[in-house]
Amino acid sequence: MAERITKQSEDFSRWYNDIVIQSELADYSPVRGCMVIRPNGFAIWEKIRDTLDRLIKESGHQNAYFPLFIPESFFKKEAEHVKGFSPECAVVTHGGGNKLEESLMVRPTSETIIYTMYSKWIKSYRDLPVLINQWANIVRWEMRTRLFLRTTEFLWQEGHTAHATYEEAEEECLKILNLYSDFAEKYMSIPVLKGQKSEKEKFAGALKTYSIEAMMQDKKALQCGTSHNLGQNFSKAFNVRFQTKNGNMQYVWQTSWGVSTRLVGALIMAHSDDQGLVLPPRLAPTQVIIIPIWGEKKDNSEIINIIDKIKNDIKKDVSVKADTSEQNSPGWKFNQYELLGVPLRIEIGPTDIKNREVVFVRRDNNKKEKVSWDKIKENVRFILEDIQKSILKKASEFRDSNTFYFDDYKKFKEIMERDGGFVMAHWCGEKSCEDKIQEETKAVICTIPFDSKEESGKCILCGDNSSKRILFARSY
RNA sequence: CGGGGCGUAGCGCAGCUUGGUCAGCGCGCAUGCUUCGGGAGCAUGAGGUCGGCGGUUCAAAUCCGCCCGCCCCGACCA
Repeated sequence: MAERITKQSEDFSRWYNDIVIQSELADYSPVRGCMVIRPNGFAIWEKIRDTLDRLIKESGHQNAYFPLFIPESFFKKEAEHVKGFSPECAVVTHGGGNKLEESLMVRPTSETIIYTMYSKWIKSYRDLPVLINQWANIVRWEMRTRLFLRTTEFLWQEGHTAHATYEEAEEECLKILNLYSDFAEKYMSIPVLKGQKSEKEKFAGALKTYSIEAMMQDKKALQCGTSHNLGQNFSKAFNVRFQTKNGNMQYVWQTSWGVSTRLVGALIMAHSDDQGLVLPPRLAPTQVIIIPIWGEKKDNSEIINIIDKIKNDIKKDVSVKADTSEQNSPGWKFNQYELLGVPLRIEIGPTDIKNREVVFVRRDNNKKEKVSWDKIKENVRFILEDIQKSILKKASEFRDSNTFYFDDYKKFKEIMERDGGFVMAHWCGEKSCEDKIQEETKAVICTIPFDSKEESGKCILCGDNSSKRILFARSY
């Protein structure tokens, strides 16, 4: 617990791992590639999950639950899908001591099992739209894993909808993308770029994949959520049909979309520093920590009474805890709660009691401020909101100052090798250029951003015509 | 699956070259007292089949062989 965190500037990866381990968000498990999410980490995930769950329900969706196991044959029904996912599936071949007639895949995503059910449930245009979400664990046998960012098993939310028309499906898809992006900015304080994936990067089996992309403090991109317009690819493969008003049989138009425990990793890499976690107040399990400084008196009851009063006064508005344990020094506690990312610390000691005030210390900028007892409540609320906004602002400024508009491939290569960052450049749309750029710079097309202006330009590699700039970056 | 590194107390490590007071250190943990405005001090104490199996030897953490596991870099991959 008292170990030092590797400096972010020294080694970003190690810094990240140190934060996760030392703040007890997660631990390596005995199973390769799988992690244990510890109470501190799970509490953050619960805040993310509960908030998103509310937003998803408010936008008209219902939760349901489908099985963990999926018959192997289901996967083979959609050609692109099976090609994309087979290599990373865990397969159950035995059960109850016997070899199974048909192997079961542990779900790497649930399109195939859910749409098998949809084909049973959907008969008429009156059954549409179907708007279902599930919270689940899934397994992808990744070669290389990293805590929260890519683990063999992870937790996520996957929405699966079916609609009568292409337009409705497209609208749903974008609605969810906006929901994700609002969540990222308003709750996670992370600015994101919305856009569409290139053919190469899109989801296996989708017509189009949209995503939100964020910049981490090492200037690499992290995909924070995806929303797929599946078209009729799956409905044709799984025979999900409905009868229209005028009696025709038609395949439904579908979408699927998800975010995962990776968001916890995003939160860490976007805001945290060499002292530990920096959490946006809206997602911090504990928003305020009160720390007493005992002083010379033997009797601590006065100070404890005052702390209780403060706690009771603000606990309706914020989640507050006091650390009145006597075994650790104030200094130790300061460091401990900074490590855990508690946004606001309130210190109270003998001097403060004399003056009828307390000391506020912000986690995001370490600024100290004296606050009189009668002003605590309003100031807490104000400061937490201010922290929420300031870290978004800080992350936005960081991203903007590391986003470059290049027309010269040499500069592109240079920046990737030297500092990294987001490069907005023209691209002809050809996969061959995309591949070559990736090979030479390790940068991929993260997204073709919606808000990229129409402008005529030349592909940064081959010089062919292009109508807008797109986002290249090294990516997780 | 290729290249490199590592397995000794809960964690981090020293010891191995040259076999024999080498079962050790730091942190953490437990108990007690004194402390407390930025990671407290002292005292006492608990804790290890030295990754596993086999071999060499009077004697193996140390030398040899095989096996197992983990980490990093690549290949792979949302």
